[in-house]
Amino acid sequence: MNSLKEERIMQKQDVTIYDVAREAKVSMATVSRVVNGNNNVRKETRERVLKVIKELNYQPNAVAQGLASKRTTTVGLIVPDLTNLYFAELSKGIDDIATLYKYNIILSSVENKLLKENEVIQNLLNKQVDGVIYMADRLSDDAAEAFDRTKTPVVLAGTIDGRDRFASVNIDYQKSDTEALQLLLEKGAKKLALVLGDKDAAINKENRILAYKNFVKQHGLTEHIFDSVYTYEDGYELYQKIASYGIDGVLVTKNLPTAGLLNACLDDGKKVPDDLQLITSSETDISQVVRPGLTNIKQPLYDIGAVAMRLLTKLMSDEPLDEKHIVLPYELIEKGSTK
Amino acid sequence: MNSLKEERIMQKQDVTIYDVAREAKVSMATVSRVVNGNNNVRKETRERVLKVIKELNYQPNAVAQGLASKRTTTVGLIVPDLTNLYFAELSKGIDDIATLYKYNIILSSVENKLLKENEVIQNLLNKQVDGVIYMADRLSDDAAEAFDRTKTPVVLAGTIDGRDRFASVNIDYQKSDTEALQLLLEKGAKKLALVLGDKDAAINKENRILAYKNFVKQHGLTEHIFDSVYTYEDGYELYQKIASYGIDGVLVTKNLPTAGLLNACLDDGKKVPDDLQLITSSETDISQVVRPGLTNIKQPLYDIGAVAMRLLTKLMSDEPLDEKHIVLPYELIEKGSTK
DNA sequence: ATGAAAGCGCTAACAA
DNA sequence: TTGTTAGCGCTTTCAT
Repeated sequence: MNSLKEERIMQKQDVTIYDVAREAKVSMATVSRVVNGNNNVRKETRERVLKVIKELNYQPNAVAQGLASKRTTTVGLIVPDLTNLYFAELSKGIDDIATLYKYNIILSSVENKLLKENEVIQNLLNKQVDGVIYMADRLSDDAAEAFDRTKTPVVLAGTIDGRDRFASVNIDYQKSDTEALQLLLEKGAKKLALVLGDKDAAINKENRILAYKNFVKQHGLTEHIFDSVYTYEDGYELYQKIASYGIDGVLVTKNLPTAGLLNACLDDGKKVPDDLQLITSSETDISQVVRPGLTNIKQPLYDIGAVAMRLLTKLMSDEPLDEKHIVLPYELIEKGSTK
Repeated sequence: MNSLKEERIMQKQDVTIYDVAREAKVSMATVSRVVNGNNNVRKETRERVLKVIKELNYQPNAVAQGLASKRTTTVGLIVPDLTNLYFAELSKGIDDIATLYKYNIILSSVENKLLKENEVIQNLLNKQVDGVIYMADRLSDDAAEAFDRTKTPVVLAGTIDGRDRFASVNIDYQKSDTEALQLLLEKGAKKLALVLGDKDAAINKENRILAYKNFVKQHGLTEHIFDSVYTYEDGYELYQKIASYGIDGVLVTKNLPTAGLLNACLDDGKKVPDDLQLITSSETDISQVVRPGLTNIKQPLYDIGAVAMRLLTKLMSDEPLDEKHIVLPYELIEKGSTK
């Protein structure tokens, strides 16, 4: 006896396009035209239909529209972790532009999740998203193939793909990292380390690590790369190692571990930047609130997201792309964590 | 000549339930039963269908399912700002439980937006979401009425509704704030201030401000309430006022302004907690990385989100609710910003 | 246990 | 400019 349920479901949609058509004495097609802003409607007809729509408070059923038109005006967002401000900032840019172009966003987190990334993506595809913004570390071949098979446009935001499969928006990580390392050197650091999360993430493997290796080789320095450093605690604990190696200049790819390193150093009675200089690869609230502030590679995170979404709207309407890979400018912001 | 587009659209769905039915030599109805785990299918039939599904790599079209069944297995998330870690943490809890119950999340930010909240909600309703989690400050009457009319279940997470219209998950803000103020007093603070964002947000108006006013009255203190303090800079600038009033104990509802206040105080050559004691109303990365760390009301943000989503799943399947308003426990965590 | 058939609410040829 | 009519891919009675 689930009459309550029945009733709730039944009433979900009271007034349909058919009701409007009847009241306005036109066909469903005409109502549809009015709703979709099609110009092939006489002015008076349009106004009459509009009037009825308002009177009946008609709201189109987006699911039915989606089924009939094969366009759902939704895009999937694949993000590792929303509580990471890096992704939150990107998402904000994405969201704003999506809203501007009347797209809805279906959120899909892929980290420590019950579902594997492939399942998440398949689910998104089943929901018939018109496109996908991908922000995770590395796109599996399976996933790439699924996007391809379903002809679903994809744009990578703040992340790269090993191959040249999808459009992307990024900064030039090699250049920015080299510049950061250069700054450390100029500021007197003698032993430079690179601290990152997943060493196999495309962005690290093919940019940051390369840039670092080239740099140290070029300057006759020793390599110190520490990976799998994700959290504040990871950074805090890493300090011991850093200190024992006598490292005095570090480029850290994530904000939270940088803060951990910083605080561990201070707790050790040492000084930043006197004893240890730190640069972090993005600017978020974290890099701003700690003391001293973190010298950072200021990435235009919001813009990366916004541009990526704009790119996706073009792909979704089959507009030609000026460039497939967009590289946005960054700034090196000097704060108290470097001399 | 949009043959490219045509092709992309045409191929979006290659294999349908009809193809499976034909290949498995059963009716669409049977395939549907198998897909939906309906038990009224003979074991051999089920296996045959499953085999064909796998062979053809059939993926159900969720949009068509949604139209036919009137259930989209999507829920709307209404959140002020994802770059605020408070909401990001809540969202994470929501997302995990949503995933567990096979729901997708449509994200809707409502702040500094092109769309008004009502439009956002209407849009969500048009997309036929099965339910909504609301995290913004205050639900308009229009919005409440729209939810009601469409019989869309709503759960408030980390926020309250002036009236008793919707289910909710929160902590006891009056109790927690009183306890925080009490702590400040015990630690020797003489002049207590309350710093918050939107003074008209239900949660402030009906809980925090009340608790504060009662507390100061009870202790014969003077009221110092500062509102519209949202950002780090807002907090930083507020310090001058705080200092000029000789205030030495502050409860701040947001993390970022608390950090601003803290740093402004330090920059002023004063000491925290010696000259100024601070407590913030939630624990996020921000409260952890600053030095001294922020004494805070540790809210179980992840759990609030998770429980809210669980509650919503019950509402969506018309299960009875044990309690409409769930109050989760908090902890008062003492760190360096209080003595 | 299975199938036939009628929708779900809308869009988009195609005709007129 | 407008209407007719097939679908879109699936669920869900209702029979059998």
